[in-house]
Amino acid sequence: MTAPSPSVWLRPERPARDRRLSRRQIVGCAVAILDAEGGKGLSMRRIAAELGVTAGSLYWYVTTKDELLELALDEVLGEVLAEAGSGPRDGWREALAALAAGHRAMLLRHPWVLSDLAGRPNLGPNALALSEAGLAVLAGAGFAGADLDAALAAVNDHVLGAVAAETSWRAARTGEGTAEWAEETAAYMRRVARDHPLLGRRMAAAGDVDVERECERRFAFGLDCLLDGLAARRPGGA
Amino acid sequence: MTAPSPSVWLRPERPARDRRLSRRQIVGCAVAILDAEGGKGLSMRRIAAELGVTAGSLYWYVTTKDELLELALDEVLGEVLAEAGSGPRDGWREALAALAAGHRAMLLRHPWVLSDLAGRPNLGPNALALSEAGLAVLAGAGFAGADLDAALAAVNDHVLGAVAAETSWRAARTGEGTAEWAEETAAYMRRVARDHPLLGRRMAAAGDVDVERECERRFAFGLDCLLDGLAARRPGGA
DNA sequence: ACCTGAACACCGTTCAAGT
DNA sequence: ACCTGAACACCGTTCAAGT
Repeated sequence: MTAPSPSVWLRPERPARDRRLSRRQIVGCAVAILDAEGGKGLSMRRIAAELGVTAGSLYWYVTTKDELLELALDEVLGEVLAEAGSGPRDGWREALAALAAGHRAMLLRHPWVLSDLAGRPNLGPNALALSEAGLAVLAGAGFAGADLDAALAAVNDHVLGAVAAETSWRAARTGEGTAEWAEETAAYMRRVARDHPLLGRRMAAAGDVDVERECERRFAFGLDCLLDGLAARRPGGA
Repeated sequence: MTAPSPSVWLRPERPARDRRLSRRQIVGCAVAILDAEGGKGLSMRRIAAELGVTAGSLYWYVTTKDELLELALDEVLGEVLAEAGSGPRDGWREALAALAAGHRAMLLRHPWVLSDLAGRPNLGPNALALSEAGLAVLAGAGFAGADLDAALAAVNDHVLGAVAAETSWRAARTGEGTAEWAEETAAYMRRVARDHPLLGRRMAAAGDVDVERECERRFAFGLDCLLDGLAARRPGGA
């Protein structure tokens, strides 16, 4: 009759006695597999095998695979504040930019987070701490009320969207090398250039570019635009 | 020896003779299932059953489930330009905002796109047409070269990120009603408020708010910030 | 309390064989 | 050319039974 709790975070880990496993261990293993092989490589059976155990036993520690993903997500979210260092910065712009950069770096290390996170509410302790840090910076800058939420959301949105685009681009680049690829693509690209002149020019230009540097440039460009807009709306003025 | 083509779009549909199915039909069915039940509800066997056919026969039209998702993604991307109307707008800001609003509306209708799209390069005709439209607006506003790319990317990033956050919030709201939920959550929320004062205040305030309206407010807030920043960087000046 | 082993109800994909 | 039917190698999850 009673439905299960909607989130892992509302239900503490069970008390221990003579366990061979732990949530920490299972989550760590899951993150390692996700990093190495992406979401498609992760299965309960695979994790169990890696830990020298049967698949069924994992369900003693975790009620569902989905719940395990929630835990994995919060695990890597913890890296952002850990490495950014919570030391105070010169100004709110710099502090916010540092937070955003750390967030981006984490997402690039763990690209599976992007699809994992989509549509999933996120109440883990590390997610909360990260939000609090962002709110603290923006509150210090003078934002309050609904604008405080919206300002933080805008920055987070940019980070998320930018990394999503970035990983797509990177994915497109790999496997570009093969001869047959070039041949099959050439005709398609000619049609694209004919029907979409602006896009054609931009794609031609994209061929020569260093993806790494260009992604960073775009990230900074969008973030600067956003921060300019925030600065203009800052209650404190100037 | 020869690897399969990296994308559906580089390989045209096979010539027909006496088919009972078509790509259009299959993709349409897939989109309907995804809209109704999300990514977890979609299986090749399910689509086949819906079309009165065996699972294996789908592979005559589509080489892989992943490829089918690529097709589904471009299908719904087509809705954006179709409904936004390509009629010219008063200014570049309004035109860009209209495009972004249409994009957001489509993503809200088909939330599965967010996880589908993550990390997947996207060369479908509708994706290309949508990019061209965005580039045309920004080129008309005076942007060129790498800044043109970065400006469009910034707007798209905001749309993507904002809708991702929005769907998470909506998901968290559903199932909030149950009595046990309230009870279990209360204790956790008290701890959150204690450890994260700013966040605690914002969460308390979020309880009273109309999610629909607040999401639109945040979307507009972030977009306006961005457009302000773009305006300041516009080569044409003023 | 914790784990095994086996089972249930699914998957995506392949491929002979039919028409 | 197009589709069926059956198979292969997987899934997540449950649950009696062991220790």
